Amino acid sequence: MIKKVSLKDIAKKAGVSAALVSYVLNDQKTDRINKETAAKIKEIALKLNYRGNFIAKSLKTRKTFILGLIVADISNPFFSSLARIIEDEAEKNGYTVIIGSSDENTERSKKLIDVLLDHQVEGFIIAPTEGSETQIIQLQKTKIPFVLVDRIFPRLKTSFVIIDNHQAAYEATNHIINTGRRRIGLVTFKTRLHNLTERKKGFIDALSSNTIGLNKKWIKEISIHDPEPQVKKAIDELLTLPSPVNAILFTNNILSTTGLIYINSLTVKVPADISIVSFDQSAASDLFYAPITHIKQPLQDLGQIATSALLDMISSDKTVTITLKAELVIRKSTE
Amino acid sequence: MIKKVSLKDIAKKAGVSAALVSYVLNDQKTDRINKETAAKIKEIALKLNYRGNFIAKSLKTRKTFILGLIVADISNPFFSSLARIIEDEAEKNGYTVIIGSSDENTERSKKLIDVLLDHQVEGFIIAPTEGSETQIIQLQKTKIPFVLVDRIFPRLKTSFVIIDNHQAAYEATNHIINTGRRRIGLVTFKTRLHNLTERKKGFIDALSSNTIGLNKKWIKEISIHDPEPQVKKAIDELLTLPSPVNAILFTNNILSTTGLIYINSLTVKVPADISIVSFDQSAASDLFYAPITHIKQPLQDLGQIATSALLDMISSDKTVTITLKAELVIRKSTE
DNA sequence: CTGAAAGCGCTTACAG
DNA sequence: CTGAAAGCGCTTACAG
Repeated sequence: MIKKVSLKDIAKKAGVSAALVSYVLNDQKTDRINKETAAKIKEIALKLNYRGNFIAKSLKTRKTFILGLIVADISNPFFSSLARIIEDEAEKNGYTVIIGSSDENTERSKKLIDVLLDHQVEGFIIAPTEGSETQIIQLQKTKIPFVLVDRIFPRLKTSFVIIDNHQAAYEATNHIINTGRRRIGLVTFKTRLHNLTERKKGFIDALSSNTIGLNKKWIKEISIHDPEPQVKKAIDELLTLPSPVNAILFTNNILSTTGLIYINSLTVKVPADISIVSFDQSAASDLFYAPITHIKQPLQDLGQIATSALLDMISSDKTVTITLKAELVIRKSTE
Repeated sequence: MIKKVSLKDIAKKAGVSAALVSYVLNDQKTDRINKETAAKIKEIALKLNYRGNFIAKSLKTRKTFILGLIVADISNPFFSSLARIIEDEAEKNGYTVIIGSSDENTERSKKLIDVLLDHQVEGFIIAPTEGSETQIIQLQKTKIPFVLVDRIFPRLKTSFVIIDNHQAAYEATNHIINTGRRRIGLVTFKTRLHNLTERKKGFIDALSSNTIGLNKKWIKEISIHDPEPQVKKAIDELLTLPSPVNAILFTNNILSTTGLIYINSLTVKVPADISIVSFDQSAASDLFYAPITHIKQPLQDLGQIATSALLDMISSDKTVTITLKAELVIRKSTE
């Protein structure tokens, strides 16, 4: 690092103590400091282009003004948009965010938590990966505040901000059924992640509410790694059942994007032969020849509320649990 | 912050000095430290779940192991993918990345540089926004190493890693011409950003190499804010010229995604009526009924080289300027 | 083989 | 109104 100008340098130049400079530059005790001295100090600081050393300050005050954000995959637009919202909200409050992407990998997630802990973040916002439950339990022991977003571990008592995934999937499925389709495929990830298991449950419950017997072959669970070939296979299978499905619900944007690209190359027509609903909007869902009916998550709220909840937790001790509603946006693909 | 266990705590428990603990935990002077003492110290550290305080360490060593990354828009897949690559590469070298998104806003960019400077980052990777040239000049004065990516200021002598934008646009335009089209529209941003002006030049130079007189109405410059309506208008105009264009080159993924969604809603057919080439791949370019011929930037190389160049600059003083080649991926849209 | 001491750049009670 | 001093949690030359 480069030698920079310090409090002492300013103090020397102004002929006062470092303490005084510190008070002036932090606008403290303004009432009992000589106005002229203060003005002189500020002027010198400006001229010397003084920038305080956060590191030193942090060491003393135990405040780093850094938040840690761990998302499951930063190259997924859902998470990169969320990251941007969180960054903005944090910045408004004088905080900086260190973003890490766990890439749905438990070890990376652990590594990231450790690195962020090392950097003395004041709190975490985490979209946890599958299998990271014990890491979260460990994190609780450190007493450092954190809030989970998008995904939670239902057995753990933590702060969180999520959407009502069951309700969203239920409503989406209901909508499909109301348009007269009763053979509905579900393309989802094979995971125990709470958000996706809830979506699956919502789907199943909607079928049963409408007295539709569930055909197990309608449910396609894709492994999270290299999903593309599996999605294609799943769609092929759904469309070649003895009674082929006439609707498909995708449980997230990765699956729907992959799926739509494939369906686009087939001869089946949307919505004539098959109607489609997806969680999350995407370029693909907008671009598809029949714009896709989708579940729109309140991303802005998700990010803002998670951030302000975390900030609250940092200053006062509490637990915040918030469940938001998603909105079903009906378009051509389910006409 | 929570009171955590410190070197001193371990030292007390082990009946040695903090200095010794420091040596042991950093694996220094291993040859002249009693093996058993060392083992005992390590054991205690483990039992107490000791995590060193980076802040304190940084203050002393002047190494924070933090890199600052400023991208123009983190919600753009180009930049979020780049961010992820840079993060990975940094992590391999024990560095953490603080990512900031300037959102193409000069003031935000300035704010971000200041915040990251405050946090004592050891170096920067920056995709600068238009108008941030003076900020970069200021940054140079701090002597903190940085490398520009994707975009540069040609008048400034800085380290950078970019692609040969002129060449890429030239090749793409040439390819269009070689398929027999000679009325080509260019949809680009209205900006003095070097990467885009180079793409425009490459386009123009390719026309002239092929003895095609440039019609000024072929060039559509879109303002960076709220581009959607302007892109639609631009396409409408290109298609209703007295001699309508029969090809369009989009100079980035935002423009092409917006453009493709619109073209998809029109009656013109790709590539029969109009052929299309775009910079950058996207879900839209894959999903379009005629997959889009595009210029594929070497993102992985861009990110990795920028990171390792920066790391080199941190340890030794030098300037690195690298220009990579992009690849033209030919698909249906220009058949 | 090990420890005492100084110092990184700040903040903050305390004294005057 | 202002300064001396202690201390945050480390590292590292130096001494023994």
